[in-house]
Amino acid sequence: MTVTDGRSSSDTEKNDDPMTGETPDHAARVAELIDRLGRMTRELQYVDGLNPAQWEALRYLNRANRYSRTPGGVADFLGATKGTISQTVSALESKGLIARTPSDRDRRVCLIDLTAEGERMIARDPVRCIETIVGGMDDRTAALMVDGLGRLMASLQFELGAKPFGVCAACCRHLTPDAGCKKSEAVPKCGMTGEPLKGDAPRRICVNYLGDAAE
Amino acid sequence: MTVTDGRSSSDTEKNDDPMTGETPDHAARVAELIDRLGRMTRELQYVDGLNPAQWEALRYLNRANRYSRTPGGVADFLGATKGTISQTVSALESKGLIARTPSDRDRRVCLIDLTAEGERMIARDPVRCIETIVGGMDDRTAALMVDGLGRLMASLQFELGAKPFGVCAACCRHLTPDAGCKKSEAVPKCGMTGEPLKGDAPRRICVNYLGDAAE
DNA sequence: CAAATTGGTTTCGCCTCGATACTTTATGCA
DNA sequence: TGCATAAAGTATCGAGGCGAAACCAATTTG
Repeated sequence: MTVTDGRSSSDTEKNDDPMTGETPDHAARVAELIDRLGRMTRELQYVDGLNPAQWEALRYLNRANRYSRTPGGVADFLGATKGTISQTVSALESKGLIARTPSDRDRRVCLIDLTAEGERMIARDPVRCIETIVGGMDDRTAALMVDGLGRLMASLQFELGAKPFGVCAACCRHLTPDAGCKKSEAVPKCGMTGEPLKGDAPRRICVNYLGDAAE
Repeated sequence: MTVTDGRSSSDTEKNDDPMTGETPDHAARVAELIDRLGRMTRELQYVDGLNPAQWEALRYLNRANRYSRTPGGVADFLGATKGTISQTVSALESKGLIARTPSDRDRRVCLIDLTAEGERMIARDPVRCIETIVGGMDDRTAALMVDGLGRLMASLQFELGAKPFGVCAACCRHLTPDAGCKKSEAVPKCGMTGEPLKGDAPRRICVNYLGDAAE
């Protein structure tokens, strides 16, 4: 297999380019790689009759908790308008991958669930291939990447003024508000809705997520 | 600032989730982060009257060596059709950011150069903000990210059957073919065209790039 | 109870992008 | 040399994604 786009793995050990003696600009290369990987990932997702936006919506719907699986939730998460998402959701529904049911708590909102077909589809998620590639790397590198990319994303969406998302279990200030985060005992409750979170709910993406900063 | 999307930096030190005791799936998180970062990066690039494709083309044209700065080169690099790229290039030209000049070596091809305006534009590249964010991280993390992302990209474009690109100085088998790569003495020559590479040419992106693997 | 807000949908139009056809120049083969 | 084929680029067409704005229904607020 060809090693592409410049440096091979071993090159990262030494800190300067043998050709020029200058130290490589890691930051610039990361930016470039993110950019190109984004493009490739996008391309990767034109498959199985879905487009990237539909895949992303489906992925989100598969990972979000019940109160976050709404068109509005998808719109916030994906940073798109509601109109656009409405179309995306309609497309997914017409393909039989999701089901809309009106909420009886608030008749305006509609809850979305994946159908069995949808589950089957998500199992063939094309970005899964990234997962397997990364899975082949050593754990230390993977962990560092998660760290770096996570911070990058946090900074970016702060910069863009995007609404931060997260899983309740991570560090949500709404979660069991009196005791703070990371209580492993007792059944956790969302401090916003007061609802107990059972099953894997605290590990799902929540639209009401709040970070650990002091507002 | 809110720490978003799950784990904060310090969480990567320990290997299991305090909430569940399970070990986090780095690979899955990297895949998700790449996906979302790609989306945000894309959004980031709707600025200054250009769209993401135009920014990417401009970026490529700014970094490619002379023989690679053609519509076809851009098409290969971006993985788009020539028709599409023709429009992108026309758009960039009509905005005064690039200039097309027909090659006298082969009258079919046209060479592209950035205008002064184009240089000025590239200086305001919106993905530059990724660069500054990464620049604020410790060097070790950044280096590991370059390594991991680079390998990820190599695997991906192999998988997609995309044409690999790279800078001559990195590991091109065309470069000074008898002595192999990484000769720091003498003026390097491209083994394909036989042309001496002067100035920063060996550090520019080349369409004829070949990796270091045995075919 | 009226006014304002919020969740969603519909409609419209712009714009991107791929497919196809076409032009021009190079190259290969007899 | 001459004809066929290939390759680089361009022009045109059409599908589809997406945002903007108008709209509807339900809820909240004063």
